[in-house]
This record gives sequence, structure tokens and C-alpha cells, in this order.
Amino acid sequence: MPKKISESAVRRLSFYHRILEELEEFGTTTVSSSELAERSGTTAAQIRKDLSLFGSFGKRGLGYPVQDLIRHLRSILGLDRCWRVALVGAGRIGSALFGYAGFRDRGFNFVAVLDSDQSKVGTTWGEVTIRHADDFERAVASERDDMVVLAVPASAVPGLMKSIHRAGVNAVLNFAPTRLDVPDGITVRDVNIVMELETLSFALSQAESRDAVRSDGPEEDGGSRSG
Amino acid sequence: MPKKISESAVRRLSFYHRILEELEEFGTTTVSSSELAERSGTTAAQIRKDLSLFGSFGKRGLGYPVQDLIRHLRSILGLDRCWRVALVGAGRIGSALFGYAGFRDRGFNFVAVLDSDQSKVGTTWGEVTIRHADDFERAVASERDDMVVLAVPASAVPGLMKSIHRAGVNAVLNFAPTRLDVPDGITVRDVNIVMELETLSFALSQAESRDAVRSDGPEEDGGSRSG
DNA sequence: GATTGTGAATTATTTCACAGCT
DNA sequence: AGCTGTGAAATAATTCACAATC
Repeated sequence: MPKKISESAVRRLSFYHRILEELEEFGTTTVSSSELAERSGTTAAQIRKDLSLFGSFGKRGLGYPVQDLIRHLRSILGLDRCWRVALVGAGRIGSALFGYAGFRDRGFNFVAVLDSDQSKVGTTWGEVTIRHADDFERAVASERDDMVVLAVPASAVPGLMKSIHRAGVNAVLNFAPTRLDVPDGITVRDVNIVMELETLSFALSQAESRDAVRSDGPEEDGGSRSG
Repeated sequence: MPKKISESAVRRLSFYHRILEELEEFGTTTVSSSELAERSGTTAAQIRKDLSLFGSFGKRGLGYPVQDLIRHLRSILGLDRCWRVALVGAGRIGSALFGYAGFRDRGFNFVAVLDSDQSKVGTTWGEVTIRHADDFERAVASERDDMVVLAVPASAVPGLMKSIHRAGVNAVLNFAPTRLDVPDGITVRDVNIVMELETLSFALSQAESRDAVRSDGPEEDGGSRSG
């Protein structure tokens, strides 16, 4: 009965949730799928399909009650609790992540910071004292962490992945530009900013060569639609 | 003739490129689609399909010549040139991005940094002096920037998007948790870390409820495959 | 003998369209 | 009258499987 939910569907749910929070703050009590679609850049049908994977939250003829739907989405996404997150890597990226209040607000708490740089170990960030990366398994075990954020060089990742597995953590957010091969049962999400820039680079290059064709290519026909 | 390339295909190409660089460094001269598949966590057929969108780069019976394929991918992805990138937002995230050498190495150069915080304006990061965000259009116009990275609060995004459009920049990497509605011809890539964490949260919650069902649900049958 | 390049088959995702509620 | 929930249809992405080639 627990049908398989696509990753893209989950991302959209997360996005709907955010928009609904904005609507709630604005005082909106009810929203239709088409209204929500407009605000989230998708289609009304897509939204109804996505939500229907988990239940019937709307009222025909009316739309969706904002507060209720938020509650449901929180529960679906697991945002009705706090998650304990261990951050490995206290460099630039790690520090930026740690300092971003948006995570705590949404229930993601950095309860541990680890680094392999001895000179950082022992210093404190807010309430958290940086521990040595070698302590990882011990730290995670004693704190019962739910997730790990990897903000370390790619070379450090395979070793850490083993520790993560042994420590029994099942969720990893990886900022290192490397594909980890993932033991069964662990979910990994990669954030690869270079890759994002490269897709932009690709898009610009494509556009450029399209333009080139347009201006000096074969002129069999007058125009080309820009659908 | 320029068929439409899916975003996921482009991401994979970017990833193949990275792996090929590692192979080259290691001295490998030739690689088969299955070897590359294993290293990139996809299938051999997928790789051949992806590459065949752009040409025939392999030799039957042999595989792909690593250096040649790298060259081709660089050209396809637009990595055979330098891109001029303007960074808007000199906060934590902006600073982490600016300091990351991996971008410059791959041809993405931050040639401008802008912020709306008057106290930051005039300070310098490396070679770059931070300018006021109001100068954005002027700066971009005079520097002929190719891309913009937005590391600003969501509220600042719509206004900046208008400036980006007027300034004629066609590629945006957006770190603000908001969907911008995008004028035609501009490519936007969103990096939304909260969303990534929420998909992890979802995965953990799902696993949890699956486990619950397994241990106290209806026991009609002995086992359930974990395929 | 090995491996590519690619149509065909399969699977996944999105969109359509409409019956069924409110 | 308006909008949801959902099968059916359409579209997109992936995988298969094999002839062509080195």
C-alpha cells in the first residue's frame, strides 16, 4: 500500500508547504489547486495528483483549507518533529550552513560539529563544541543523530560513509562533488554547486549556438518560433 | 536539429566529465560505458544514450578515449571558456561561495560582488571590491557578466530578477528559497538546501512508518522483500 | 571478442478530462 | 457553479537488445 513516491513529487510537496506557510501568514484560509499552481510554477492537476498520493485534503467546490493542509504536509514530510543533525566539516561551507537560521526554524538542529583540523577542535560555535572527526561514531551514537551533513573534501567522503553506516545514520546531505556508493537503507542527497553552474554554462552555450544558426544558418524559411 | 536535452541528461554529462577528469589524472586512456557507469552510479545504456545525443565519441570494441571525450564534454557543456559571474549577497553563503576555489578552477570567475549592506560596500574580497546592490545593472553592463549568483534573502529576489532581465543576463543560480517567475530566455537553477533536508526528513519518516507496519501490521504473510 | 550507437520496448511522470462532491 | 480526486491518455525518460564496427 505504501506506493512509491518519486523524488520530484516530494520536492514539490516541500515547495507547496513553503508557499502555504506564506499564505497562512498572509491570512489566507483556503486555496485552490490552480491558485497554488500559479504560485509554485506547476499545474493544478500536478498539485492534485501529488496531494492525492497521501489522501483527500481538499473540499470540492472550495479548495484546500490552508492550515489543515500545512498540518498534513508537515506530517507527511516529517516536519512535525525535530531532527538531530551532525555537521562534518567546519570550513567555509560548514560554517555558512551552521549559521543559517532557516534550518533550526524548520526543525533541523545542528547538535554536533566535527572537523579533522586539530586547530578547530575544541572551539565552540554557539552552544556546540567542535569535536575531532575521528570521534564521529562515538558522537553520533551518544547523541542519536538522525542526519549527517557532509561539508568536507571529496577525498574524506568514502571513509565517513563507512562510519555513517556503522553508526546507523540513514540520511546524508552531501556537499562534496563525489558520488558515494550508498549502502541499502541510507538516503543521500547531493548538493553539487559546480554541477549547477555547469548546467547554466550548457544552457548559455546552447542558446549561443542557436543564435548563431539563426543569424548565419540556412535560410530556407523566414522565421523560427520561440515557443 | 538541436533536439531538446533534458536537464537530468545535462547533469549526468557534467558528472561524467568530472569522473573522466579523475580517470585522466590517473592515467587511464580509454574507458568503456560500463566502466563509466559503475563509477557514476548509472547504467551503460544511459551513458551511451546521453553521449549519442551529441555525437559518436567512442570506438566499437574499445570504448571511449578519455582525453577526447573530456574535450568533447567541455565543449558541449561550455567549459572551454571562462564565465564572468556576478555574486549578489555578501553574507555567509555568498562568502563561502566566493572563497571556494573549485569554481575558478572550472572557469567560473566571480568578477563582481554586490550587497545592499552599506557597511560592506567598499570592502574588498581578494581582487574584488564590494559594490552596492543598486549598482547592479551598471556593474553587469560594464563587465559584461554572463551569470548571476543570488545569495540574498527571498524578499530581495523579485527586484533583482527585474534588473537581471534588463541587464541582459541569461543565467541565474538562486540560493533564495523562492520560485522566481522567469522571463523567457533566462535559465534559472535553484539550490534550496532546506528542501533537500526536507526530502531527507520525508525519507526517514517513510522508513520509520514502514518499519512500524512491518513489526505490528497485519501479518498475512511471512516476509516482505526489500528490493 | 568486445563495445558502441540506436531503434524498439518498457517504465515513469505529467497532463487531460470528467464524474462526483460541496 | 466550482473545484477536487482520479482513471485514462499523452509525453518523457530509461532500459533492452542487437546490428554495426573496431
